[in-house]
Amino acid sequence: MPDPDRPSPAAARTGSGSGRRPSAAAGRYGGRPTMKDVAARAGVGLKTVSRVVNGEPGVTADTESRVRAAIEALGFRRNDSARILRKGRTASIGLVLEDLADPFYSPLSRAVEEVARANGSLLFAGSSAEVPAREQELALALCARRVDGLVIVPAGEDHRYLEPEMAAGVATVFLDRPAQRVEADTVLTDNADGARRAVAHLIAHGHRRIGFVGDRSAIHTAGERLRGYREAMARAGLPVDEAWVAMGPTDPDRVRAGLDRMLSGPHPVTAVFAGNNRVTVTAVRVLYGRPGPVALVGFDDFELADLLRPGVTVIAQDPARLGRTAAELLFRRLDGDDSPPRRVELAADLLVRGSGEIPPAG
Amino acid sequence: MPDPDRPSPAAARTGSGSGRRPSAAAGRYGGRPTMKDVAARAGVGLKTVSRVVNGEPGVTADTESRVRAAIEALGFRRNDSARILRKGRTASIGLVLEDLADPFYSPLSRAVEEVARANGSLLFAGSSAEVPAREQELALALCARRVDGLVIVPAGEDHRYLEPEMAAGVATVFLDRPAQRVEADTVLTDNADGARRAVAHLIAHGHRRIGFVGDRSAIHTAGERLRGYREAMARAGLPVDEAWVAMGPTDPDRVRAGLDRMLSGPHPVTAVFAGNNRVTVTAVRVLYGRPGPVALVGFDDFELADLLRPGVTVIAQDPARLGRTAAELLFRRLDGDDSPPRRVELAADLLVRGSGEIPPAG
DNA sequence: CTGAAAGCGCTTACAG
DNA sequence: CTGAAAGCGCTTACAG
Repeated sequence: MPDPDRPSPAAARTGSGSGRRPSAAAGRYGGRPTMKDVAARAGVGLKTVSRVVNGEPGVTADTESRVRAAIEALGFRRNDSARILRKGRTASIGLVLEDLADPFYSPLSRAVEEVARANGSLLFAGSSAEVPAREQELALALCARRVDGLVIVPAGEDHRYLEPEMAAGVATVFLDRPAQRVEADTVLTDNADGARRAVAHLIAHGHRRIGFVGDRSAIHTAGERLRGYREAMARAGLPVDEAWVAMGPTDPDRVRAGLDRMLSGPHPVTAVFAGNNRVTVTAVRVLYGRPGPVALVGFDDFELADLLRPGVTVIAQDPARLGRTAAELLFRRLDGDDSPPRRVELAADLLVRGSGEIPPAG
Repeated sequence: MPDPDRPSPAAARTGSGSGRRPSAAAGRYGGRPTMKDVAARAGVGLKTVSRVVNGEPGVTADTESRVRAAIEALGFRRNDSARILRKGRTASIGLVLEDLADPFYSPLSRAVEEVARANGSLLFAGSSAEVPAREQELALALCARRVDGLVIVPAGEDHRYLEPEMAAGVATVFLDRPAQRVEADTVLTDNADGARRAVAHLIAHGHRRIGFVGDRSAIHTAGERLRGYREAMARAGLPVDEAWVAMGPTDPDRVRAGLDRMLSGPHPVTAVFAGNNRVTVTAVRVLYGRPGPVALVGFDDFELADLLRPGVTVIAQDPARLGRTAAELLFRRLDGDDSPPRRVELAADLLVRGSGEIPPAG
């Protein structure tokens, strides 16, 4: 949790400006000059300084130039934190996601940032590391800072903790995964549909034994993609051997073990559907090193997927579009849109590149 | 610039809590309860509420439970913005970099975030898009919010605008590229050394005509890598034909044009040194599609570089380590370290994978 | 153990 | 056109 208690390194500096009480002001914000200091130096009232700083009308050219000179001489910069306290709007939003470094989430972050910028807001960003307690801690810390809104890729499965915040006016949009146990705006990809199409594509290329390596089942997107996998198999009248399904963490060792399992045994799969970008990368490492060709379709696109041999066929989400859509919805709420919570589902695109068109071995 | 002037969607809500003047409080922060409301409800003084909220000693169990009940009933959450105004430390830092979505910068962001978190700080993140005016606007907006510190990957070439902020106590660490026209802590990779080793590696493999495709010369890292390239060539007694050097924006078309130029003409290069991750990716697309093999070493590692055929030999920086180092230095400053500005240079690693060991054609 | 007063640096509402 | 007073929601310094 944020802890503003530690002393500032600038605490030793002496206060600057005229008419200040050093005992109270010394070191605070590095002893920065305030509007009061500017007013004293320019020989005007506080409100006049405020008018000049904020470009409000009703100040004579002469007065204004005296104030500007004082601002310049003192190196004054308005303290927006104080301004915010009085105005009630912080002009900042928070973004909580799984991992800022993940190639799926980083374009999404950038998109949210761009929309925030276009709307005059600053962005707090933080990673939950897929730990529900961390998501909650971050989201609530952001609310305590009174962000105007929150874009959140949930890690947890119960978001009732946000209800008081939302009721108090914090605009909240859930992204990539839906809110749970709370009504809220949600923007996500149609994961089940994407998965169905991925698996149907493999079936169309002759596969009957298809494996699925997904993220932990508790993660909504993982569950949805698993559902899509099962539905596509069922629609084609194909049975699913549970040895072909490997849900769990996306670290390479776990993924590798899951693949080994479904590729050995009496009924090895001839094709693999990889449930997200992390899984696909490991699957490429495993499958491309094997003698017998195994077909592969991945969920999520990734850089250079087209340059591998064969190129990797994927169901591509558009992370930037997801981020943009969520942030735009957020600012529409901040602009007064109080219609019922919306759920926006974006379609994913099948990108055919080679790995998904490999025919079954034998 | 942030604009907190727009009305809040919650502005229509009526104020809650007892003893508040609706005309002033209605809608502010969504009409959230304040310590004053909690105090009134619990029948205690403001300071007692503050003590309970902050876990300060000297409150009887009975008083405390009355206060806690009021907090619970009202859904009170301390307004950290107000707290910060009084305490002088915001427990937030700012990160300004080129592009949050860039695979080089996103692990760096995550690393800065982790260190901030470990030090109880929240992180503001923003992209300069390599536009100096935007870097300055962002950095100053962050200073106006009174962030405790700033980690900045500069886009501009003159950082004197930050001098008053630094003097006022904003701890500032420049990352990836040095500060210009101002003394400040800097953490970066030894770019010239990395470039020298990349080019020496190609020379050791028999190349004499080596091209360099770099970012815009105005960017410090690009200039340093160009210098390393020239030094390695000079040390080996090799001439540099200026047609082999292509500096400029890293969009694919420009990179492609630069490559075409150095690969055609009377003295085509037999090897290419790509100046950063964006350039390398395009270089791979161009070179791997050509009939005659051309050797390639890239600056910056990237995912799946080892899975391409041949694998891409690179000079790998460690973006997470860069970010961590910078953020740790920042917090050391905030903890009172006032030694002279430091310059930390991290070495880059040569990762041999195949593309850099292709012998010269012919 | 408890609380009233003053203040953080601004803006608001109002009066001249 | 200009400014003194009050207040945003907290914490500090001090007094009981």
